Formats: sequence, structure tokens, C-alpha cells
Amino acid sequence: MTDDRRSAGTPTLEDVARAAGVSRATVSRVVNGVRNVDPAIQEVVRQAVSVTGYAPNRAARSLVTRRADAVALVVSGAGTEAEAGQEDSVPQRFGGAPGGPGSSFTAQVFADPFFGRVVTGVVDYLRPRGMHPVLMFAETARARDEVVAYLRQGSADGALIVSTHAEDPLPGLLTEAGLAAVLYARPARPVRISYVDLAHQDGARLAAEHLLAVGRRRIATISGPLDVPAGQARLAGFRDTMERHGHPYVPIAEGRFTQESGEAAMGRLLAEHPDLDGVFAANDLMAMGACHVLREHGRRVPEDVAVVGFDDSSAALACRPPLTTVRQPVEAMAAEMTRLLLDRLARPGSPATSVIFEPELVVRASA
Amino acid sequence: MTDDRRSAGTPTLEDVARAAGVSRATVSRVVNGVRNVDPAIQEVVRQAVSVTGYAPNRAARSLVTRRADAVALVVSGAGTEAEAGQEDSVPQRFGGAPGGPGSSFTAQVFADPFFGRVVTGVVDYLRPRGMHPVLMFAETARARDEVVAYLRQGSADGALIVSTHAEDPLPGLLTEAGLAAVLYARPARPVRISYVDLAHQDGARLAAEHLLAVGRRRIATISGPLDVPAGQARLAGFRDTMERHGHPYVPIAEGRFTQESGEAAMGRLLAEHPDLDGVFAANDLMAMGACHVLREHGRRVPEDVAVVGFDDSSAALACRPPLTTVRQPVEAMAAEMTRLLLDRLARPGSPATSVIFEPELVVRASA
DNA sequence: GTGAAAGCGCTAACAC
DNA sequence: GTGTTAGCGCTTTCAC
Repeated sequence: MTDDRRSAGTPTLEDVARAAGVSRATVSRVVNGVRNVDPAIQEVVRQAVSVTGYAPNRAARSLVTRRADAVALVVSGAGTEAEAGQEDSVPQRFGGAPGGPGSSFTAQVFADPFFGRVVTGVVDYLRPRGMHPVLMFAETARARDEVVAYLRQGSADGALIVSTHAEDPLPGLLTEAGLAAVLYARPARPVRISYVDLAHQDGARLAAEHLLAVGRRRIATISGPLDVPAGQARLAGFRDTMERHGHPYVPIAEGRFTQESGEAAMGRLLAEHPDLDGVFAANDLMAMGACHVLREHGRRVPEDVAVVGFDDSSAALACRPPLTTVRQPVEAMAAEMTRLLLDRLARPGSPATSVIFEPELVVRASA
Repeated sequence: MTDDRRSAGTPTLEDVARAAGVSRATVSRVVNGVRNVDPAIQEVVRQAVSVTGYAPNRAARSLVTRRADAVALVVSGAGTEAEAGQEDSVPQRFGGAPGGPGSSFTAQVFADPFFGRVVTGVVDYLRPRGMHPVLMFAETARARDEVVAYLRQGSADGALIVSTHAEDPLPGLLTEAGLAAVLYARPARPVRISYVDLAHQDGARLAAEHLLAVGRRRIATISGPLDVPAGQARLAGFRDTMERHGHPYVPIAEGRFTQESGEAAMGRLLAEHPDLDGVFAANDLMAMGACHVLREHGRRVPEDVAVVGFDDSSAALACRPPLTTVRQPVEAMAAEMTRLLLDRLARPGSPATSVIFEPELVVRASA
């Protein structure tokens, strides 16, 4: 009671120790749940903690433990600065704020329900473990350097990387720098790094087999961007299956995984193949766009044209009719990716692992 | 060259200082861009930095500056644990991962394009300033305590709060604890805290006036949830305007800002008022649902029934026909919210401010 | 089982 | 303009 004016600002271990009549070390042990502390003293310390309103200073702790207890969730873009030019594909709806060319990329990213699902999976895994992701974007060389710097500074212990393009240099940069990272999707060039991925080809096979099973014979596909591994794989899987079933030639229109590009692609297919009766779109957004265009052209879905999407995102349910689609368990995959990263942080030596998820056909009304 | 074995692990200021032949203080000055350093020495130091591959340790810096140089972006839910029961409104599509009742909330949040836009605005403002948001959710008392603890630990310097419900206790908790925060949307109970918001009533007025201007006379509305301020305000603004124009009675069906709830609401309205010719939905997702149901009931949009949405989210463009809607400049508002927070961090004493944005009518095909 | 003491890497007075 | 020094708050040997 005499000299408590030094307990000014936020309370420190020292303050708690004084209040409890023990040493800092003991308080630290109790706070960190180390055994070897007399239960009675534990209780006293806990009292003191709540009385003083103590909260451990994260920076101080990090400094000594050399752990930030934080992970970065980074959405990575294409390989070069060139993509700055491709932004016109996204309506630039953002008025005043600074940020320049960057603004479009982040807007573009969240326009796809996919990323929200990734965030959901990551957060749901991290949260019970008392961690929270730092959200970063890395679509330019500069932004990638910032990500590397961020990790090198020890601001985060590792990175979860979601690449939107093949040839993404980020995984390479990270491993080179000896930083922990796990990818969503297999890297284009083999890097010694853990990742989760979907068996895209199997998914496309399910779609093809379903369209054939419901009696469609004039089937076309709207592929994803062919510079994206997922786009390639889904197309390859679809074609292979069609070929194996006696359809060596499949009309293809390339899309960019956006609804708008799906609409355009559908328009092209319809112009060249007005009699088609089945369409596989490499994601739900494009399938939704295809449905719109089909209806505008007087085709009923599924009566005249059956449509199958991919992902089973919110778009699949939002679409009328609801989409038959191939389910990608994004949340579970994102959770697994997070688990792999935390594992690696716990055991730095452990080898890179990859986990491949199997897709599943979800039959709704569109096919 | 003789004794460089102490430059083991990651290089520290000390290592750079030794390499440059100066003191740690000088290196620190150069790294932090403080003037008062001889240009020649600056150069030498910069060389040494790149030679050693030095990256400042964030924890050490934070410890002394007492700044984390990080902000939390928190999506806040309702007031009590009760909301765990409301999760049935969201399809539970998440299989394995742990996280229990929480998983649904984060999925629910990102199902609405609104949050992606908030993230975009925040990130685009933060990025050029070398900062990145830590993503947190606070839909339960426990989660809210974690947010408070996180800030009290100094893991972040302040919080950007997006509330999905009125009566959110989080703003109060934060200000009580003397933590910096800015809200997206006015707090239900007046708290001395900065916020950005939209003039919702004005937006609803624009919608009403437009429906009347295009000659509609039997107009109904699908409101947002009435326990959400934005829901209330949009309804109030709509009713007031209708009343002022001689329509004291407006059929109302309450929705929950989801497409599904918009469909249900439209169904109810149609059952009771089969002759309606105009609908104002309090957000685009519900407007889209309404369009679907109208079409299923043989009504053409806009010929038979004009539909106006709210937000001008991606759903407005995804809808067929594209929605006439009231634009909420979410990205700009989120950027402003971020600016307010950084301002406050820079000048701790500064008073709470609020910035209200004006909505704008965007006329497309649906009305 | 508990305490004393040595830093973790950095910034910021303060001397020079 | 540059160097010296004293911590920031915490964990963690190491004695006891």
C-alpha cells in the first residue's frame, strides 16, 4: 500500500509478482502453465493476475521465444508485374482511396466465393488454437518481397499460400529463405514444400460421366484459364473421360473463372454449336453465367441443356436451377493446410507432405 | 574476417554495425530513416544491411516502441451466445475441422459479398502503409474476450470493427479498456468511438422515389433483419418516403439479408399481394432471391414487377436482369474507417469522429 | 519447487 | 553527426 505508484501503465510480470509475493519466474510459470509450481502458489498468482488485470506483452514474449504465434494467409497472384494490365477484367468500383493498381486485385480475389471459404477453413482451424491469420496479398514482385520481409522480421512464423496462377515465384522465394510455408494447390515447378490439393481430374471425370449418364451426347465445356493448374487439370480430366467414352472431340471455350467470362464463353459455344445439350463449366461462377445465357437464348436448363459446375460454392445454390456440381471441400482443405503448417512449425525438421482431396459429385437440378 | 562465427542465426543490428564499422545506434538511424546521418555513412550502412541480409526483428522493435504496427479487423456478431442457435440459416457445409459452433459464423460472414468488399477497402488502405490486418471474429462472449486480450497484449494497436448486429457489446468493451477502435456502422448505444456509416434512410428514399418514378403503385418491401440498425433505417426511410407520397401502407416481409430469406419473403408477399408491381429489397442478395421467385411465379422483371436492391454488390451484376440498386461505397467506407483508426493511433488524444457516406442510385435493368 | 540473473534485439536519451 | 548506455517485458538456465 505504501509504494504502488510504479504500477502505472499496463501491469507487467513484475507487478503481478509483487502483488503475489513471488518472483517473476514463478508468475511466468503459472501464466504459461508450466507444472512444477505449488498448487497453493498457483492460486495466489492467479488471483494476483486477475487483480492487476495482467496481460502478457506479446512482443516481449516473442523476443525471447522467437515465435510470433501468428501466421500469414497470403493470396498470391501471377508471376510478373504484367498482370497489372489485366485488371480491366474487374469492374473498378473503388473510388477514392489510395492503393493504386493493388486495389483491383484484392477486389477481384473476394469476388470469388472461393477465398471466403479458404478464410473460413483457416480461421476455424486457427481460432481454437488462439491464433489469427494476417491477411496479405502478393500479386506483384514488390508485394512478394514484402511478404518475405514480413516473415523474416518474425512478424509471422509461417505462411499459408493460396496461388491464383501457376509459375508463382512466391513458394520458391519462401523456401529459399528458409521460411515455413504450405500451399493450397500443387506448385507448378516442384518445390520441396507441403501442399494440399484436389484431385481435379477425378472431379472433371465425375462431371463428364454424369452428363453422359443423363443421356447427353453433344457436350461442350467452358474451361478455366489454361495458365492455372486447376484449369488445365479440369480440362484434361474432362477430355480424357469424354474420349474414353467415344467423344474424342469436345468443343471448348476458355473462361477466367468469373461469371462474366462464363457468359461470354457460353455465347461462343452456342454460336458454334447451337445444338449442344450438355455443358461442363470448370467452376460454379461460370456455370451460373452459362445458365443465364442459355436461358436468354431460349434454352431450358436442364431440359434442353444440362449444366454441371465445379466447386459447390455458394453460387451453386444461388443459381436457378441450383447447380449440379463437383464438390471441392475448400474449408476442409484449408483447415488441413493450416494443420500442416502448424505441424511443421512444431517440428521444424519434418519433411514436406502433400494431401490430395477427392472431389464428390453433388446432383441438384441443373443436370 | 577473423572472427565472424558469431554472425550465426539471423543477423542483428550488431552484426550490421560490425560489418559497417559503426555503432548499432547509427545503423538503427539509417534503417529507420532518421536524418542526422552522414550520407556517406548511410551508404556504407545500407551496403552492410544488404550484405548481411539484415531484417529488423519486429518483436524487439515493438518492445521498445510499444507499437505493434498491426491492426485487427474484427467481424463482430450478436450480443449473446444465443446466436449459436441461429446457425441453421446457413448450410453447414463444413465437414471435418474443429472449431465447433464457430465454424458456421465465419462461413456465414463470407457468404455475403459485403465482407469481401470491407476487406478490400481495408487492405487497400493499409498496404501502401506497410500494414496488414489480422482477421478476427467475435460472435461469442469468449471470442470477444479474446479480441480484447489480443489488443491488451499489444498484438495489434487498434481494431476495425464490423458489427453484424445491434447491441454488440464489443465497442463498449474496447473503449472501456481504453483500446483504439473504429466501427463500420453507428453503435446502437452511443459510445464515444469513431465510426463510418451510410445514410441508409436516404438510400431507401432513392429506391422509393425511383419505383414511384417508373410508375409503380403497388409496392412492397423486403426488409433486412429488424434487429440490425441498417435493416431498421432502410425500412424507416422507405416507409417515410412512401407515406409522404401518399402510400401510408406498405406490405413488408422481413428477411435476413440472405438470398434464401429474400426468396421466402418474396413468396410471402406474392401470396398476400399477387398484384404487386414493385419491390424494394433491403439488399442485393435478397433482391436476387426475389427475382428468382418472381420469375418462378410467372412475373417478368421489370415489366410486371420492378425490383430495386441495395448495396450494389457483386450480386447486383450477377443477377438477371442486372439490378437497379442503391450503391453503398463499401470499399471507400472501409478505407475511411481505416484512416480514422490510423489517425487516432497517431494522435491518441484526438476526439471521436464519424463520417457518413451518401448512397447513390444505380439504375440498371430491374427497375 | 522457487528465485536470481542473464539476456532476446531493438530504440532513444544522453553525452560527446 | 555519432557512440554509449539503459532499459522495454519476458523466458529460461542455473543455483538453491
